[in-house]
Amino acid sequence: MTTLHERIRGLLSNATQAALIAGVLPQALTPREISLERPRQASHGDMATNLCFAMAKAAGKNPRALADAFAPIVREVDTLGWIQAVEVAGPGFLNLRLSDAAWQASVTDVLDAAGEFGLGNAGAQERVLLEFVSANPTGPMHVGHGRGAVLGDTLARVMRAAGYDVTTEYYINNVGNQVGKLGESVWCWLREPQKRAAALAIWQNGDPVPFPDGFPNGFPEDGYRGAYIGQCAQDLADVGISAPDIQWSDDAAWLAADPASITGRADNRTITVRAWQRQLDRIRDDLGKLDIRFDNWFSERRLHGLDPDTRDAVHDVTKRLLGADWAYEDEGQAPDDEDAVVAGKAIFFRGTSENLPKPFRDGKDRVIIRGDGRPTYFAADIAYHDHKLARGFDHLINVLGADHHGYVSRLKGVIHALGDLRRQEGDINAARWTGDRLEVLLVQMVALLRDGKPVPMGKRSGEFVTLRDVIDEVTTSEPTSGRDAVRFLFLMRKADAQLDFDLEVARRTSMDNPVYYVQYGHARLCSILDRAEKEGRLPALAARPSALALDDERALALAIADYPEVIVRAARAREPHQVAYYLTDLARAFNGYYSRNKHDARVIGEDDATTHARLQLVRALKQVFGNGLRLLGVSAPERMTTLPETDPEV
RNA sequence: GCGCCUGUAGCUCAGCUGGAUAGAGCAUCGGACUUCGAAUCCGCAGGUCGCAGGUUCGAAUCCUGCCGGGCGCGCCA
Repeated sequence: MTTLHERIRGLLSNATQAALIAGVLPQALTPREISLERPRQASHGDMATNLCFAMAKAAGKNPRALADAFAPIVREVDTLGWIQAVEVAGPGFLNLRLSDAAWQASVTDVLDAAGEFGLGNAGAQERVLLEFVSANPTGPMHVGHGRGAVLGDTLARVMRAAGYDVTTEYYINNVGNQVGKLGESVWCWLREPQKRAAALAIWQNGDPVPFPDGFPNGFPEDGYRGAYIGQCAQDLADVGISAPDIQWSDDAAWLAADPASITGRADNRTITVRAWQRQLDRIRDDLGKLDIRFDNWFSERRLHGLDPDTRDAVHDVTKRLLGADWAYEDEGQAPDDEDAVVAGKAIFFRGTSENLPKPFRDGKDRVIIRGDGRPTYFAADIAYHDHKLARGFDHLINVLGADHHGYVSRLKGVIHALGDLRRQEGDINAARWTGDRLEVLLVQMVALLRDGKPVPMGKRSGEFVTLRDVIDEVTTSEPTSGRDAVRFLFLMRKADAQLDFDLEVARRTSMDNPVYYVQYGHARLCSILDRAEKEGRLPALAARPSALALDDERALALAIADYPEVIVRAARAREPHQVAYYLTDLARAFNGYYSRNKHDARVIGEDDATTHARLQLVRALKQVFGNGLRLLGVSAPERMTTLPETDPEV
């Protein structure tokens, strides 16, 4: 695939070589090094480059003088006649006006490449591990998880399109206190079938069950109280699992249980495993509704040696850190809880070490192994990220909720320390363990609104709005509409800005709902093509659109040529929202073109040459919308069904 | 207190990583359907880019200091 931008960059690169020989420039530039912009103002041409600014210092001339000398050379090397005019403007810009043949070629570029239009290799197949969601399997996904999920999944798609070798991964947090609490909560409900039945009946009506009266005896104060826990217990009971043990033992989450065994006597451990597995299944379902699938599901249990054929990497790496003096044993500060017995000395990671580069330094040394010997979440994360790099990835990206940002420098520090550790151990690959291999994208919160008013989301009350609820609520007559709206609207903000998600707007079928607007554009293009086909007016797929002449058409042809550039930019910046914005802009441009010309210059008209050229443009636009929407995981309908208008006055 | 994010039109936000006269959508107002989708389009109006310095040909963008908003700083995850 060759793109318009590549051709122009190539041309300018040739010109810099010619200029070098002519003594005008001190050096030549490769196409990659040439920045090419699309000026907003039409008077500034179709494309502009500021390369004379960049070269001015080395040339010892001012940019304007350089541009004056360079412009004629550009004209000279343009033997194929792509450029109609080269103009020196402002303090040294080079404004290019493209010839008709040049901008028209972008239409054929799209039709030639079809579904592959926009794919490139800017990422040079760099191996990237992209970890996202990784929500604890202790409950349903909420809206915030959904945003991270959509961002991560779309980023993977965009980066792949830009030529990165991306592997997506979900880290299953299936070890530790939270999972233990889940197991214990489910275990309690399993033990009291009558109370469970009663509670489920109340929950069915949407009412909360009072705590502790409506709950089983001995239900932990800090247990999970949502209705889904009771339902989870019921589901386990339905497949014949009971809770025979009289006592709950807190070690249930820490000890091995074979997740594969389906039958047999259920003890605390297998109940815990079953419980998180079931929650994980629901998470998988929710993600499926958004068309999100992972390459890997990485179990934390394997890092502790709890899964079959795994060893305890957590304690292993801890030992090595101790040996290299990156960790130390200490009393540290006792837990706040006065009843707690400090069993022994805890092990701390030297996150504050002077040997760490400042950006990777923590404010405090953190515990990795508790006084009682149990590892913290942080310890597992150390082993996990060591494992990630050991698998050979060049680059790691983690998508995290913004409330985890305190974690970032700590984790980078760990990777740096692991690099140092490996150097000490004589590992020839040690150089790959550096803090800057890890990149963390922080996703800000989602505020749910309904018609402009905030939807209350009290996590404490146990009645927070789940992702599933939101998808269901914004689903209209089209089965994919919920997914489409959620995905697109989550991408309408960059990750580090808070996002307002209005349930009412998401259902709306007008311009203030961007997903509808873009899909409408696509459907409209389809209907034009349908019409043309019925009338037998469709040109050959390879037909040259040489009869395109309107300014609107030039603008549209140039706009579709931007698509591959947008993908590269979005991938490099890790900002999928740029693609969403591009598509809404393109939809606006097309709808404007259509409406402005519906009387005087309709697509399907008298003249065959013009009709054919416009149909080629329509085809190309449809292709770009299709490719772009697929990249975002949003459907591109051929027609839009009408949503019955709900009458507010009734 | 320390650290991260953020501050752009009345509202919600873009702004191509330093480029030319800062742009969209809502909302207000005024226009446009006999045709391939009016679920659309066109126009008017709206700005000290939080404030003050600095860096340079050039700053909404980079550096410093204030001010306002959000979030983190656990032997939780």
